[in-house]
Amino acid sequence: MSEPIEQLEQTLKKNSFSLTAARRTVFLALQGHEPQSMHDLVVRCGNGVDRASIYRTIALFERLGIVQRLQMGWKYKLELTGSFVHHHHHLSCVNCGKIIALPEDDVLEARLHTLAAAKRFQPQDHQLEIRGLCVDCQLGTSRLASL
Amino acid sequence: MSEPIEQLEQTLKKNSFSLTAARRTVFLALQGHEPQSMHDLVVRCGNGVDRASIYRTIALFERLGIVQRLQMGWKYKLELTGSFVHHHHHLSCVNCGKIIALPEDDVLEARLHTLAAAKRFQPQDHQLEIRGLCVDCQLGTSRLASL
DNA sequence: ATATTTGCAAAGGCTTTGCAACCCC
DNA sequence: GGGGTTGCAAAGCCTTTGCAAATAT
Repeated sequence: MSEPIEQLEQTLKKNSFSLTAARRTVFLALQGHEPQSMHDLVVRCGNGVDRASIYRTIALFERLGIVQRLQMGWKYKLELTGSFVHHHHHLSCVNCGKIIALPEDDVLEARLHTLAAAKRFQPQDHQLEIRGLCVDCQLGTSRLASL
Repeated sequence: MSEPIEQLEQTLKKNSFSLTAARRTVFLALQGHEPQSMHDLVVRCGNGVDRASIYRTIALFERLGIVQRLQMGWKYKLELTGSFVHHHHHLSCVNCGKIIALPEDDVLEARLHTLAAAKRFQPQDHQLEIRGLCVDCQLGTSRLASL
């Protein structure tokens, strides 16, 4: 069967890593949640798993293409790849920090595949961030929000 | 005239900020250089400008659309917007960390403009990162590089 | 048995902040 | 003069690392 956890184990085994309790906990903490910060994840995993192990696990998952980090303005968040609807494309206001999600766009996706293929690159995921001013911040000629 | 420095001053003035010695130094340190890390920048500015001021200046410049940060895998680099050829689009290997630049692509650029416009967003710059495995890392069925 | 993985604790790095002194308009 | 800025020093994250104990194959 293709239970997410089994897929995880397969991916790990294929690369000579084992599915340990800590890794399972991290995986479950990621599953079914919106992209979360490292801090959220540490809290969600509870006292059972050490912070260092979570960092190590995320680093490993990321390299195996199980997890991806999304840049949200200055910070980043983590989520499982290929799960639910992705919001990898967003507009980020450099003034107020607002994040606006963009809908999936086939034209865009197709182009990205073409570009990666041209370099013989095997894409796992991607993310696009357009920075600028949101409607609200375009108006004020006033001073920017506090430093 | 439109000397870069004058443009800088205009942009600052327009938002009620002044062109101070520290800001000028940071601006000049950014000018004519490849995207650099915060650390590079601190070094390049020398002892004349405090680290904290550089951070504050970059934060300000970024919000004014003078500077942008490029995500390079896990790290980021800084560069002036609109200067020389941009490498905002790249492939990033999740295993070995290699960064491969993508050439500018008109189809892509046009699409981005369309998407931003749909949200009445005023784009300043953008960046795209496609993560996956580079040719070299696709080969080995072996264990990934050291943790 | 052997190699991998974890927890703990400490070190490291990067970034932010409070505040008094200083500079610009 | 008065608000905007800076330097300094210290505090605050966030992340990484060494190592012995625990665990997986």
